[in-house]
Amino acid sequence: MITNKNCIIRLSRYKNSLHRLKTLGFVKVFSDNLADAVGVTSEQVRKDFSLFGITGNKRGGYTVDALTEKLNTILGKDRVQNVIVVGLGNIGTALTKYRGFEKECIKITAAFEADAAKCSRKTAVPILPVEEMPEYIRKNSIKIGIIAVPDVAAQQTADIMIGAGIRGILNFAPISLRCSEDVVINNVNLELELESVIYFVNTMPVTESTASK
Amino acid sequence: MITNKNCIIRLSRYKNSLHRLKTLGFVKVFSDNLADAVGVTSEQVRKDFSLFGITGNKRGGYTVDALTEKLNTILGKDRVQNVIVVGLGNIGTALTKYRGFEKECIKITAAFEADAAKCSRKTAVPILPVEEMPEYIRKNSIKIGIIAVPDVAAQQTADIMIGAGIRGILNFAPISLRCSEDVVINNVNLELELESVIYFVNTMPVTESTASK
DNA sequence: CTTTTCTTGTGATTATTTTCACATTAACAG
DNA sequence: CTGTTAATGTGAAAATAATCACAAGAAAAG
Repeated sequence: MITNKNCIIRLSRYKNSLHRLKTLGFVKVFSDNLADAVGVTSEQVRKDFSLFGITGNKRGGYTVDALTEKLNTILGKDRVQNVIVVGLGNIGTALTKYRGFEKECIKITAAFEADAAKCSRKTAVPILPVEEMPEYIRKNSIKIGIIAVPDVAAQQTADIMIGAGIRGILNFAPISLRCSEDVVINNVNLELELESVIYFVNTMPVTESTASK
Repeated sequence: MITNKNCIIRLSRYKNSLHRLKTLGFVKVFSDNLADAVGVTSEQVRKDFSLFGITGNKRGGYTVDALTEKLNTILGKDRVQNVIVVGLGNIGTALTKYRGFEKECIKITAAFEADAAKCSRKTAVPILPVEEMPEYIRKNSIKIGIIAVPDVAAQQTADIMIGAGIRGILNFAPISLRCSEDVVINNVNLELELESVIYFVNTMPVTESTASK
């Protein structure tokens, strides 16, 4: 089984690049094209494909449509993936309104919030009281959830989600969640991402091309 | 020079955990404590520290305050880091309002937007016309920028930023930016993060503990 | 003061990921 | 039909990262 997260992320990038190449009129692509678009080497592209049994034609490369379909199948984009969001602070709200998920077959079907004043069943994505979450997850067989609650509430939220049947979590709270091995947790920590940029900027030598003029 | 991004991210996590441990009353910590808090092994913690010349006491562990200070220095948190945001869609707006950066010594000093109707100098973080960005970057010696513009505008935005003196970019646009080696780019792609969760959830075997009851 | 205990720090080892190198083969040219 | 070219696909090698194993030394106990 493939356990390399980077590899999966690269597959997603290939798929996105393919979409762009198609709009540019490409019918066939070479591993070189995808490598350039994603910023890796062409060997890496082919190795990744080989891991998933994706093959092309010697000298002919890959057919854009066929490749797109294969990647979509691998990434589960051949059917809509229903996802819930918990916590409607700045980030939770932005995610709920975000249009970028639609075209990726990701549908946010409901948001949950502890503050009753923010709840409403009339918004495009219904905002429900957090107490209703377990029932909602069970009734709708939701498997994926996004945690955007304050850090003190994150572990408890995760426990409730997992107890109700959630199998994968995208966690925006800046703590590491504890759970059993069979639940996938992917942490997105915006402070950390920025801190890492800051570190490298402060550390990197100033070269000729970046020296202020 | 350390080039391992994961290692830097772990340092940030140690620092965050330390903060929590301190509020719990810890004065000294062992590598075990930090390892538990962050979800890595204690050897990893010590290896990471050793890379940065951080030492503790045999049998005595590390002093919380001294360790915090060392980590803060390494991560550039001993002074405020000024950052700008470009693009005020859902994500850019959320970031501009987000309170989580303050306590990390990260200050968003201005936001830039192409739509003049959204601009205002009276908001907590001024929202300025994007044309003013290069001058602002130069005048204020801004080194770090966040890109939250639509993907078609992202490369151009990056070029302008870098031309004006930006050295590190946190990029939320779902494309890979091209730039010279001496600019740090960190991509955050929410669709990709979710897709990776979806992949692993769809792929992982259902074990006893996750089987629906 | 001596022994025991506990934790650090790191060289050696193992595992993982990426890159290299090239055999293979489809397409095309002559 | 034959030779040349340009791509794939993949074992082997190299690079990178994580884990193991243990010597060393400080603290505590006796």
